[in-house]
Amino acid sequence: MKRLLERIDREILATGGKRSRSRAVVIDRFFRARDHVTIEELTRSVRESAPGIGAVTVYRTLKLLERLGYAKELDFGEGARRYESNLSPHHDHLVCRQCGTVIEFEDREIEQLQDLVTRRHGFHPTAHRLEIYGFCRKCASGTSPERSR
Amino acid sequence: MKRLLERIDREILATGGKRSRSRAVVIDRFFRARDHVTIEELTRSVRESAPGIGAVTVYRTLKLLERLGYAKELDFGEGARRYESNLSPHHDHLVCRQCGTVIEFEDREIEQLQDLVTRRHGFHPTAHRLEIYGFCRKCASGTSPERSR
DNA sequence: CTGATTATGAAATTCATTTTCATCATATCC
DNA sequence: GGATATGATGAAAATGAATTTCATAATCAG
Repeated sequence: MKRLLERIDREILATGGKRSRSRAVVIDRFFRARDHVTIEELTRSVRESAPGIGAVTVYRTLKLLERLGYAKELDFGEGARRYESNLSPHHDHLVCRQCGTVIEFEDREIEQLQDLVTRRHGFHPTAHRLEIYGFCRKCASGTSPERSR
Repeated sequence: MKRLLERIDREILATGGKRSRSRAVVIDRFFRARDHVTIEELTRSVRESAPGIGAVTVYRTLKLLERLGYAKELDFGEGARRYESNLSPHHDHLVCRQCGTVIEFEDREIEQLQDLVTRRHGFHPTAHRLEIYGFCRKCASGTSPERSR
């Protein structure tokens, strides 16, 4: 973890940036956070250890991490973006419409078929997003719904 | 086409709504439009035949069509939503990052694998979205980029 | 037709995100 | 170590899509 932060700092320096205390806090909190955080959630978390930090800095830092390839923007259609770290390997998402739970999955076969389709259209793919929306086991089984977003 | 509009009008009446001239224009233009229109594009089109119609009405009408199952919201991460009609069968999208071209495709195999994954997680799916981003044949081949959005 | 209710458009509002700008912090050069 | 240039920060303002409000107009039911 410390290693990672140092590496990112070095990359920032190498691209003409400067280090900063606030940003270090944001990055640290981001990598420790549960997956798929919103800016708002992350800002709250950041302020636990550094109350003065503004949401703008969180926005900017996540844009930065995205540019460097450490974060990925997600949009589950909730009105606000979410971010996840790019440290874990590629995966897609199952999103429960009732309780908001997000399950990650990875399927080599689907990926391969996607490549095929893409090539068939002369397309050169750079990224894709696959989200399946529905109801998770708990919510589908008529059990009382959990937390709702 | 006329049939379709009449059918929609009947459904609106049946659910406690009223017919309206403005809405008829919006709906007509929507079904005639190229796929994947933004509200702004559609509003422009609508105003060709009825200059007085406000964007708000276009927003409202598309929400209505979505509720009735005739339209589908899309989000290619451009900042503004797009809508497509639900008349053609289900399909997914290849989106060119350079020129904005959207190619539609349909792949039974991918759909089946998605079902499998979903079931494996005890999930009850209601919808999914698969978008592959990249560069279309023209843009990938280094040819001069086309219109860019 | 009359009354009741929905639809409309303009303007105001909301809300996430971005930009601006004066100030602060960090790196660099001496 | 200090001066200086430049990047980073936070507060407030700006932006922009989408939604809500509200007074007025259109449409439906009896």
